[in-house]
Amino acid sequence: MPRLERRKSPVQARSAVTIEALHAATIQVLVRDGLQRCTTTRIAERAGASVGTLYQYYPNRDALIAAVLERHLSAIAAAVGRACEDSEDRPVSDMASAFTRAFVGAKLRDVHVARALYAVAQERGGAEAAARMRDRIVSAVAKMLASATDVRFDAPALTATIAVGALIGQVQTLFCGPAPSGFAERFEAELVALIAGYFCARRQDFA
Amino acid sequence: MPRLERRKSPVQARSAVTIEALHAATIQVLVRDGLQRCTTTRIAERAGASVGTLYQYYPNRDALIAAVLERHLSAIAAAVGRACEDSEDRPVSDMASAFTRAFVGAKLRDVHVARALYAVAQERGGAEAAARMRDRIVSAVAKMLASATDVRFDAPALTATIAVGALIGQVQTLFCGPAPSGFAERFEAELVALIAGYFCARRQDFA
Amino acid sequence: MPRLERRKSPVQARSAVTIEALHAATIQVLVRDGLQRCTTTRIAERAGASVGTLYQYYPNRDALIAAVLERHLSAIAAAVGRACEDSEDRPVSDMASAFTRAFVGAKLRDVHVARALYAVAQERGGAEAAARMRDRIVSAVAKMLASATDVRFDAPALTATIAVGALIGQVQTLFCGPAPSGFAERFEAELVALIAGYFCARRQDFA
Amino acid sequence: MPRLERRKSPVQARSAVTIEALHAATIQVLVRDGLQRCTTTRIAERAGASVGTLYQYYPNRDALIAAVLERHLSAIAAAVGRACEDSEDRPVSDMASAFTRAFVGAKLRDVHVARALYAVAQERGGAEAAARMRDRIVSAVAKMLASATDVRFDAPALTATIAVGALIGQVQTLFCGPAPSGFAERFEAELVALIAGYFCARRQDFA
DNA sequence: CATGAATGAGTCTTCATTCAT
DNA sequence: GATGAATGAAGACTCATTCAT
Repeated sequence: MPRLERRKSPVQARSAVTIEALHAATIQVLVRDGLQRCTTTRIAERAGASVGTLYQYYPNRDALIAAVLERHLSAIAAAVGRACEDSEDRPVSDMASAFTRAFVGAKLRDVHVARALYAVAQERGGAEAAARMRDRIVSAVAKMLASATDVRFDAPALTATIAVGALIGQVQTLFCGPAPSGFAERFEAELVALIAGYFCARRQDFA
Repeated sequence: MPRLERRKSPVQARSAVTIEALHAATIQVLVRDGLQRCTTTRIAERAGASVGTLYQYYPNRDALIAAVLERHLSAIAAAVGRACEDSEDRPVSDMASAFTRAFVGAKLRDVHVARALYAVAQERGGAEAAARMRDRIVSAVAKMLASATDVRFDAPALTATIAVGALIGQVQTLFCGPAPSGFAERFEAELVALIAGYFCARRQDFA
Repeated sequence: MPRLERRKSPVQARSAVTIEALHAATIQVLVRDGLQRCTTTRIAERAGASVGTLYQYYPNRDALIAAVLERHLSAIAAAVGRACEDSEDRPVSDMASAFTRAFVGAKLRDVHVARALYAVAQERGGAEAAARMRDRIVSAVAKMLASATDVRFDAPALTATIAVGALIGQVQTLFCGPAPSGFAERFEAELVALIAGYFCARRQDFA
Repeated sequence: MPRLERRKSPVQARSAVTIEALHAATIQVLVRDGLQRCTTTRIAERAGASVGTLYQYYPNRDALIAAVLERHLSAIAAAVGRACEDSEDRPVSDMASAFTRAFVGAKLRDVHVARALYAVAQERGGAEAAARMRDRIVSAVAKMLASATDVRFDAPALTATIAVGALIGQVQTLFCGPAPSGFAERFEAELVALIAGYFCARRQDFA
């Protein structure tokens, strides 16, 4: 079972540049050619480096791809997490709106990247990263829900899990071909309605 | 660009048996070894046939895998479609419940298969099949919604799309590690609430 | 820790031919280029086959080379073993002569092969094979010694081990450059004297 | 065909220290990882230097390894040579004993090093070094034999060659797995008997 | 029709060697 | 002098696909 950690930390300045180039190249190749055709040779070539250089920093191909996925998911989790914190101690309708907009904004900023990383999330190392990020987001949402001023949730964790799942599914919708006309415009509003509706349905009104 | 159609039709009974064995073997290997290690040799071996035989029926590996995915998705679309038809001309709450239960029942009947086919849906040929099935389901749901007795929808197609997406996202939730305690039991009920809540939120009451 | 066994047994006739060709090619490349440069590509090329074919029968390069070594050593062990059996229940001088001549005859039949396989015997899988063959020969010699009609040995196994070692060392002598003039002619006679002298020195005369 | 000489001489004290560290590191890596995995990077790392520094002193990897082998063999040849000189003009039994004990003492002082260098002696540059050292030892033994006070040898060089070969073979015995019980204790005594017996058998008594 | 041996392009990965800093 | 990042040729191994039997 091969490890996935980075091989060495950059001592000289040019190392950082190289690593950055490798990340960018990986995403580009992933977007252009798909996971199967995302080979070390292509990545290196695209990054303007040699395969040898790639292996100076990552023990194997999977480790590099996992790192890229990790970073992508991490950014999303961070953005959503921040939005949730900012919305604690507010009414649920605000929460639904803030959470949904943060998720959509972060995830759909670059749909092509999300799409390319989609398949990765099921490969070795990817599933773990994906699960970890889900958990981070679910926790943040649950914590936010528990702090709602107007409503009380019976099972915030469960409600958060379902809500996150409902949004994640929309990502797939987006890159599974062309959407019905007028879709893009009303998309975010619809999702807010979806989440808000669900939150309200799960509330246990204060006595 | 290689074709994906089947090579010859199973005119003889023997052929049908072989094709069936190949399909079953493909799923088993996919579940056991993952997409990357799902090789023609392994599939043939598992099916009790030879590689040569495999190539008698499918022009290449991708065609076989695409066929398996197609059939899986088709079964789900059919089940959901049936449920939608059966629920036409009923109140929305019935619709939400029937649709949700049909989807969950069909998709989660064998989670391990769903999981194995997850990555496939992003590979060559897979995305198209997935999109096609989505459309079938979305259409069925939209048609159902348009026939609601108590409510009228402004944009049934959009509403259906969002609803389907919301359910699809839950699949990922399921195989992304262990769910919170009590999750499985309340899962279906929660989803019904999610969908019903959304449908209600989108309704335009009759004057 | 990779396995070393053969991958599949030949079902069709041509397989046997291929395997034979691979063995022969391996020895040739080993002799010509040395262990380090004995690559799968070169072996396959020399055998008139493709790398793929090589891997149909051997799980990895080491397994193939080990198989070749094994066969070589096995032939020698068999020849020496036969000579030892034929010399049981005879006087020691006969034993020394028969054993020595059998060993030299078998090992030096093809010095270049022996030389090529020399380094192999220290690599992964090689050491075990070499040790196993040593043991077979030592056992045969010990059994022979124990049956001597004119002498009795205190520790036949120990004596056999030393004697075998003494002969093995001569192999290295042979391919470590040119021998002194007149060496080749008197070589075998000298070795018989070496072994005979040692056997006599270790005898415990009957009372 | 690359050269094997050293690149610069250690004029400064610092250089001598570095070279010493490189030698020690090479042996350690050789023992720990084997010839194949004995890479310049590992050697340098183990020596606490950088690859660049390694190449300041040796033109290439083979040159370094050859130097280490050379030194190892040289030490053995020197020890045996000294013992032979000290035993000139003595009876053969003394010679057999002194020669054997010197060889065994020198070679088996560190069996693991001997074992690690075993494979090296067959690689490029190694065979020559090994042959050279053999010759040095054979010459010393032959000279010693020629000076025996009680016996006269017909062909001292031939006799010496065989004797040296007989001892060298024992080395392989030692690291080819576990020896029979009681082996280690009686080992040296047996070898003395082997050599002494041979010397006596080759003597031509004075008239 | 079925078989499975053969193929070889294409992957990942290593490592001796160089050279800018 | 020392360093270590970069290089890229070369090696092991896989697997979709073909075709003689």
